[in-house]
Amino acid sequence: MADDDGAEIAELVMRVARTQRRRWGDVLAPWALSPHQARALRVVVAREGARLSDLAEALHIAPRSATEVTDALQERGLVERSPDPTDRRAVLLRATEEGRRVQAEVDAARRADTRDLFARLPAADRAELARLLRALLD
Amino acid sequence: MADDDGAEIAELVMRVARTQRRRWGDVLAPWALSPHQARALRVVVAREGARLSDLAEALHIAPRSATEVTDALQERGLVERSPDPTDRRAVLLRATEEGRRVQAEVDAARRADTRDLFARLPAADRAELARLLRALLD
DNA sequence: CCGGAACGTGAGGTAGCCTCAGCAACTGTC
DNA sequence: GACAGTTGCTGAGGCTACCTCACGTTCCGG
Repeated sequence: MADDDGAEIAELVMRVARTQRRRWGDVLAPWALSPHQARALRVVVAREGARLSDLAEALHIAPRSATEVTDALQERGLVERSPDPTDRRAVLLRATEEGRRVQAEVDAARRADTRDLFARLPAADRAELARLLRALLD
Repeated sequence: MADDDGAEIAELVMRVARTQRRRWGDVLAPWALSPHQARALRVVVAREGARLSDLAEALHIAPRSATEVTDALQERGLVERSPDPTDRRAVLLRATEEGRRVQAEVDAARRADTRDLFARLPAADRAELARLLRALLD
């Protein structure tokens, strides 16, 4: 390990992340949602009545891009736009009944998948891994 | 931590990966290369005389997409196309002098950056982290 | 020597981003 | 209370990194 200047760990982290991303995409397939859309739906369900600009901020995307995800979710009948009664420029987002249902299902599926992935590690190792990763992030 | 079913680790991994990706992009900025182009350049330098289809395979992209990265790198004067003397359908890729120089510089910069990032962890912790991540990947 | 496979690329498409311009509505100032 | 400046959303249009499909060229096995 004398030659280890972090390059190997860097690659391992990327590999694990890639694995997670792939699995996450697979998990979402039954609902025909992209990871992007799932994230947006999650935000809308969590913050019922959020503005479109709130969504943009939560997802770290430009307001214009929030319009796009919202269009997609609305087209699928998962969220609805409604006028903000306190500001007629603004648009409030609410999840539909279906949207809430889908979000709950997706969430459960993701949770189960994540549990499966990390079940390969004994609890002590999981705790240690979490500690090390946290240390890396300050 | 009784509620930890892996969700927290999953997020930490993604956060670290995101950090790495961001830093990698920043490192590349001085050369105005995208991560994608840098990866392609790396392959071409490593396998002098690779075919375009080899590049596609190495990057896990469609052959058509390899044409595109190659176009970009060629336009920047970093790689050259030459006809394969043994197969007139094929195109061989060679890095230019400049391409090799840029690749070496980028590689050094990335190495230094990775070292910096992981220097926050003592060597023992780095080894442990590597072990845990490897275990996760089988 | 000929039919099928392989190579690279033009044409055209998608997702997820962006900026910029514009309209409508709000707000602070005088 | 008018009005300049700001804010909220979205149309138009653009980019990157992918893709598939079709095509012309070339290669190769029988």
